[in-house]
Amino acid sequence: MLHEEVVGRIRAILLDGEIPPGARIPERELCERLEISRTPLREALKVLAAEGLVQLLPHRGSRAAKLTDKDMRDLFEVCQGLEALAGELACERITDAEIDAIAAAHADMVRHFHERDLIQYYRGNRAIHEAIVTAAGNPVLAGLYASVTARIRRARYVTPMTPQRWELAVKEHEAILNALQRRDGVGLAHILRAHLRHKREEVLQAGFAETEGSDVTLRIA
Amino acid sequence: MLHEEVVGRIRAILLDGEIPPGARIPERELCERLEISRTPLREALKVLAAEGLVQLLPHRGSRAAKLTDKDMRDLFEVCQGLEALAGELACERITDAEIDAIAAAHADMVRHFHERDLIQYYRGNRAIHEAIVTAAGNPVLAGLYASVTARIRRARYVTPMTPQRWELAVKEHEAILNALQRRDGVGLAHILRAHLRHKREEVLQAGFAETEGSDVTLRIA
DNA sequence: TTTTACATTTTTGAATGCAAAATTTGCGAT
DNA sequence: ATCGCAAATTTTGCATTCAAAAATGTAAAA
Repeated sequence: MLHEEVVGRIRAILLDGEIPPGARIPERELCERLEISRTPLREALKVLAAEGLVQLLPHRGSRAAKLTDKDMRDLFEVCQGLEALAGELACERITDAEIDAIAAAHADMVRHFHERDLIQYYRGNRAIHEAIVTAAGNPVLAGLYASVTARIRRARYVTPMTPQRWELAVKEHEAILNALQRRDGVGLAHILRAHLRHKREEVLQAGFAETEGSDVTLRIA
Repeated sequence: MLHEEVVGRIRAILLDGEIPPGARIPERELCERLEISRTPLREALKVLAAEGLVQLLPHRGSRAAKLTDKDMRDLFEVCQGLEALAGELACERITDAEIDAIAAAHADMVRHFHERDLIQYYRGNRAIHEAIVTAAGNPVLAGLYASVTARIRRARYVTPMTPQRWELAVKEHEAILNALQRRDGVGLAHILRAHLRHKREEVLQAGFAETEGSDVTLRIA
């Protein structure tokens, strides 16, 4: 198994929540499961720590990273900036074919909205945002976007949505598609920012904070 | 020596250009120099590869990453977005004391400009940009900014500058300070974007491309 | 003389082993 | 019964070792 594959599989385990935020990562068990020894596993954990998905505590092993409200806010803030940038760049570079593909994905998503199929809606939603980032034609940007969205994914695509919120989100997506078709970069950037700001409010209001009580024990001498 | 320290030291070696872009990274030598064994060294190299400073070629070792013109453009593009975002956030959150500190750093930098001390000028320049990012109060943003600037640092602070360019850069920095003092986030974002766009043009015109001919040999059967 | 096949050497990637550190366990004192 | 402390166990981090892959060198054939 290749190094990148090891990283990918552990990342998937973390994103699926199979190892919940804050939980210790059992080296021995993961080794057996992935059928590798500790050396490549530990290399992968260090990489994931650099990405922010894993927390390394010297001499105390590694844990799945836990996000505070502040972390979540910061991540959304950056995500807004990245998507806004991607939107602007995409408007300069996107091809007609790419726009058509996004329009199709949008139609699909709206259908899932009407069917009230949240899972499929989220899937389509994500595909659209990723397509915009891809259309920006900037692999560096795409990489950072992937790393930031990976960290907030659970929150972004798991939060329950009220019917009003959902409707607003769909309206915003109409505007997103419209701006893309008009290749209105500045407009698209604004809409994307607002869209993500609303999403962030949802997530934070839902109280997504992953800090369920510090497990640090204070010892007073 | 702690893991993070190993990563830091190798990063420094790469940023100093001690191992030039494209050059092979001699594992054995680095081990002796850092007085560590191959295991922690290789862990660090994997982390640096995830950061984009090192290229891992399966079964062929690691090389210091080489940047193409396209890479450089992409990095600057993202850097513009990150700094613009940082500028906007900084205007919302910066304290008077922080503004005063930046004003002082600015005055220093202008002095170095009049003294035609490019090294010190660059040092002050960098301190200002970093102070703005810090003032944004978003560690996630600061982390991404650090990673992106690390990759372009050699270009950004090594490119020779014409007197006109230099003068323009100083003027832009006046505007940056001014916008900060007025806490004009949108204005600051615009100035920072233009400032970096100019810097990018400089760097690309200087032909910084780090690709001195592919060393791939094509063999036709 | 050039090219190709093969053997040797070097280097990479991963498993194992070992010492240090932390956690857990067990026992005695209050 | 509970708290405190020390021994035992586990876990971590790194060095070493080992097998496989790639690079290098050599010699024979075209």
